[in-house]
Amino acid sequence: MSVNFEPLPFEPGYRRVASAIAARILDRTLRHGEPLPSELELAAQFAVNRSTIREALRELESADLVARRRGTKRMVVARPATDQVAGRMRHALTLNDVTVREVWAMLEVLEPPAAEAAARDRTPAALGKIKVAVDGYRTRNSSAQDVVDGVGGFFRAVAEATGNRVLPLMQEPLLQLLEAALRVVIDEAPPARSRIAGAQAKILAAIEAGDAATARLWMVRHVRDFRRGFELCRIDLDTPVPPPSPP
Amino acid sequence: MSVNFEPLPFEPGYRRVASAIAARILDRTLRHGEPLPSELELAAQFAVNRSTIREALRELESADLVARRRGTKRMVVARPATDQVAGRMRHALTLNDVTVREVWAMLEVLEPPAAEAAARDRTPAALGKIKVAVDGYRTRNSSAQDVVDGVGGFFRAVAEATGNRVLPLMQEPLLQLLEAALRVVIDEAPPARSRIAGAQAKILAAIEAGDAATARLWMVRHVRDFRRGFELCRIDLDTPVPPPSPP
DNA sequence: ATAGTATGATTGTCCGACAATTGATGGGCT
DNA sequence: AGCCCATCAATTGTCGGACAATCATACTAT
Repeated sequence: MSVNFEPLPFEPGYRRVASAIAARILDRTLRHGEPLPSELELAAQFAVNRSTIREALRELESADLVARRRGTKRMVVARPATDQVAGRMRHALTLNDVTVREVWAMLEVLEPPAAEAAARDRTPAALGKIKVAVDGYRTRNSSAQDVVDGVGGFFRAVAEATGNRVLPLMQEPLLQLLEAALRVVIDEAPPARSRIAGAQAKILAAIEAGDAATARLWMVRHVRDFRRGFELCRIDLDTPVPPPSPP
Repeated sequence: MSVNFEPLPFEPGYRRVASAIAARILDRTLRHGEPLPSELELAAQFAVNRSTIREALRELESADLVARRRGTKRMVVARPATDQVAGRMRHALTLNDVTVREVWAMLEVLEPPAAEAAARDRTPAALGKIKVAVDGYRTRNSSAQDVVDGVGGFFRAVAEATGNRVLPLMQEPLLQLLEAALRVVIDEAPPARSRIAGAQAKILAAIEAGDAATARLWMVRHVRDFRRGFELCRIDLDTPVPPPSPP
């Protein structure tokens, strides 16, 4: 019987430094908003070169564990924001050739319960945000960009109204992909704009009335409508979601 | 009426380099598994110093767009794996003080449709993996770690059986948080082990039989059981999920 | 008090260097 | 010929130092 040894994991210095700092952030020793020591000071504390510290900082920066306030030098401890994390996940999804159908299927799972929960747990402030989103879309939906923004804004407002902070994070990458797919087809389906506005109004009314069942029902229809839109445009649902456009 | 100017965005070199390489990866110019040029060559191509290239590489590495095969030097283009992306999102969730209740609510949303879809779209291979997971848990559930692994493995196998590649990615951060919470309480609730095994068996049988309704029903009970477990242990569901334990 | 200025600290970038490790080359052996 | 091993160039990880540009602060003049 031979004893099997795992290969000793060699971790380069920049990674050990990054892990050490990340651990301090995650266990709240370094708190949100707190400024990090300067690079030279960190280099002295860890007894490594400043270059090593800088490579570690780039890693933490990419993970959104540290950030820099606009127009300032010192880095501060950051709390990863929704869109940042979603960007990572969107990369993963596009590189795995996820299809429009898969994204849509997840929306079909997430959104009806979200509407239901929003109708139950809405607050006046959250309800106001949904109203703003619905009104904004109704008054401004001429360009494709307007439609994409309006659709995303409505879903985001509903998700926020649930009070569950996990939902916006899970939803965000899906919305980013939906927006990318929507941008391509929105001008091919003229009646889509008004159907969207109608569904949003119905859902808003149900949420305002606290009618969870109706909110869910109309959200089911609303999500299904996106699929129908793609089908009407003869878009194969099994094509991969389009890669991010270079802005 | 004052004209508002956006601040001129200054992007440091390492970020521009990272963005340029990332764009090439996302538009498939650089394909999965392809080796990157050496740091010196990249420095020559971008006309910047090697230090700048290295900082950019750390950023890409942290985003899992490039990686290094173990025991090798050259970096290769990578496809972000589920657990890597999930780690980022888990950081975001813990730093936002997400509660056990919120995580559980998302599981309640995701898992029943997952079981339903698995019963519809299962393949023999995927079904086999679920069987392995269920058998593995039934035969090895003595330590808390065994239970945690078994629970996670079951959910992962079911999610994979749906054929939707988005689901495992969305589910993974939730599972990691569930596992963290479960590790704390599993030894306080002796009957939980057998209840979990029973539910897994029912769900497996329903998926094997293609009975979507029953699969969903038992998954609802299964997920609800976790909540009951926490309540029985007098765990306040509104406590934040525990931070990652330093292994 | 406000505007302008001087001063020091900090970051972004560059250059050069070196040990350790890896990939490749080529020679020797069967 | 094919295989194994020694040698060597290439590459990475890390270090030290350097400098311009920018930010923070204290100080000064109006």
